[in-house]
Amino acid sequence: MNNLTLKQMRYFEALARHGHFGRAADVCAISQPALSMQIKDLEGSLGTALFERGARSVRLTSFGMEFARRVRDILRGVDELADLARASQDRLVGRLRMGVIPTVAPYLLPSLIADLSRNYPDLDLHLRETMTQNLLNEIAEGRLDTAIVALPVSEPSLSEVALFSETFILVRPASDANKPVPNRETLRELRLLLLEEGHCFRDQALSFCNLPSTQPRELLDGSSLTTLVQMVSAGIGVTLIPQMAVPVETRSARVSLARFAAPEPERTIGMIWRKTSPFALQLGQIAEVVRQSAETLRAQSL
Amino acid sequence: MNNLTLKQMRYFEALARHGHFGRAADVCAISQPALSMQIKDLEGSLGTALFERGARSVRLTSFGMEFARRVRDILRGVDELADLARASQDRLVGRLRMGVIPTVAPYLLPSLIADLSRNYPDLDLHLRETMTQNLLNEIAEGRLDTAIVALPVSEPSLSEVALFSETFILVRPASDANKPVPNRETLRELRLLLLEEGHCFRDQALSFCNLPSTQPRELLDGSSLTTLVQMVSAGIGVTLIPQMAVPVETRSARVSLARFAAPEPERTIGMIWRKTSPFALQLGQIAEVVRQSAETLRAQSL
DNA sequence: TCAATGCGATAAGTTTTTCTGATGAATAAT
DNA sequence: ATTATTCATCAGAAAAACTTATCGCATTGA
Repeated sequence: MNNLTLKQMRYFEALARHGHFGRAADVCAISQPALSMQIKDLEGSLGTALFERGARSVRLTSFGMEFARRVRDILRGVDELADLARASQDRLVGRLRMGVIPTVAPYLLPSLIADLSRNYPDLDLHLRETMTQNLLNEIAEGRLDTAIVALPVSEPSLSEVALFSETFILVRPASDANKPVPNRETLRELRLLLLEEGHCFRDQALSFCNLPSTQPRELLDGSSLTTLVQMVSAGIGVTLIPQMAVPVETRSARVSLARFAAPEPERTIGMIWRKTSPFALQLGQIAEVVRQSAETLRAQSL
Repeated sequence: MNNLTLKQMRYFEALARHGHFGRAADVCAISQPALSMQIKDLEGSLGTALFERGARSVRLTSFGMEFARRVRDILRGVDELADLARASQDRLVGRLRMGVIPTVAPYLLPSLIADLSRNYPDLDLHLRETMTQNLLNEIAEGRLDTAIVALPVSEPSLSEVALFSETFILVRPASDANKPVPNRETLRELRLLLLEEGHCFRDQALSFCNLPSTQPRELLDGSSLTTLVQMVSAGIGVTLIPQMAVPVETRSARVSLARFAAPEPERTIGMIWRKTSPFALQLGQIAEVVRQSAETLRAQSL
């Protein structure tokens, strides 16, 4: 009766995710009939249907949904077992899947990758750049081991350590160079260009000006800091960028930079991971490497 | 790389539990070489030893310990999957493993079993009578689905519902019938007979007298309420028994009964189960049956 | 000291499970 | 009507897992 197998669960999970036997079979690197049979066996030994086979669609039954939720938990636990074994080998080797938010990645990664491969030559580093919410989901699902995001995250299931803090720098058209630096109130009168919805840096900037992040804005949103700075240099408005982005983003743009009067706006960048991660110890070491990498970067840019 | 199987985990768990290949193989209903091979494969694919094979002993390595902890979680999750499938069949059928504390079981079970089989004819009811602490462990390990114990239990991972409350009745030798009923202070002067260590009813009685449960007592302990009542009828001392036990225990014993003055001592009996149990819904219904069963029992004994 | 015993590993052969490739049946798109 | 797409089925092949028999090693008891 109770011969569920992990193989069946993996196949099931793939099918649930893709809703397509052929596609799922490819992902599992088996033939489509093999997957069909395993799913059938699985449903047979459960005594219930997991999928509703429409003519051109495969959808989970309501029971299948709950089943999928639990299966994912189990598979995550199993994958962590394998990781745990590797981690117990005292040295971190093998795959490390790290996510980084877009307003950090372009500036930190070049030197970070170099530093990590120097310190962990056997590390197979997988990187992914996306916004905080996606990173959190992927960490929870066990599809990432760790991520570099703006703190605080305040997820009780995650460990977080601070890496460094950086101030926000005001970017204005070159012609504004001699105008007085606005404060958080007068900044609101200017045409402030921001990243599009979902970027934490957008919310931080808005919160510095005491503006609600939900309020509809008629202002132009950019999809990257590079775009924003280009827009500023074209005289369209002003923007904020994090300190770390300054060297890269203002290298070729004709803009003027200014720091705010104290208290300057700033954000703290940190690293997070699942508390239950078997890498917990090693991730602490990794964090130290990241911290030094960022430190070196900052020293160079001064 | 990642072809751990549930079979290997089940075998591993059995071996970890028994520390003996032959014994574990028996439990798994396979031959000893089959188990040896699977364990070897498992260790091979993890790249680490799980067991330390001594000359006449098989012990977990420290890594094996952590591994075992996680494997048990996973296996519990998998077993719950199968349960979930059954539970989704809207009606509760199949095995239900229920534990009951010894100071409730003998009085409640006869009618409860009858009522349950009437309401759930397809239910395969497994019962186990032991003390609260054991019940809690076995529930946590997934070896029991539910238990009937004295509340509160206050385990955040468990759901608890109250079933009924019952007062404690004073049992004295027949010759004491006309003496005044003692209160919680004067009760301490008497020779109070109690159940042995570990019974929650013992602690409740002691707490009623404001006595610490750890304090060494020179009094005689009994292993069942029946024994205690027999001792009372022999004139050795006095004791307390829960209301529900009165009809059965005093049927053939020459003792006198008395209720305490208000506030009477009492306990609340309830049912508990893992919040994550796939039966959660059905267990609620079961609890209702138990409640009615106890209600009927009480009505009859008046 | 020397067999006897208990226990886990190994080996060879068999059974069971799982997979592939070919094909069928049903439905939707052209 | 025809073709394309997609999941199910079938037969044979490949892989995995199991069983029985046996080995080697260490401890035990005479």
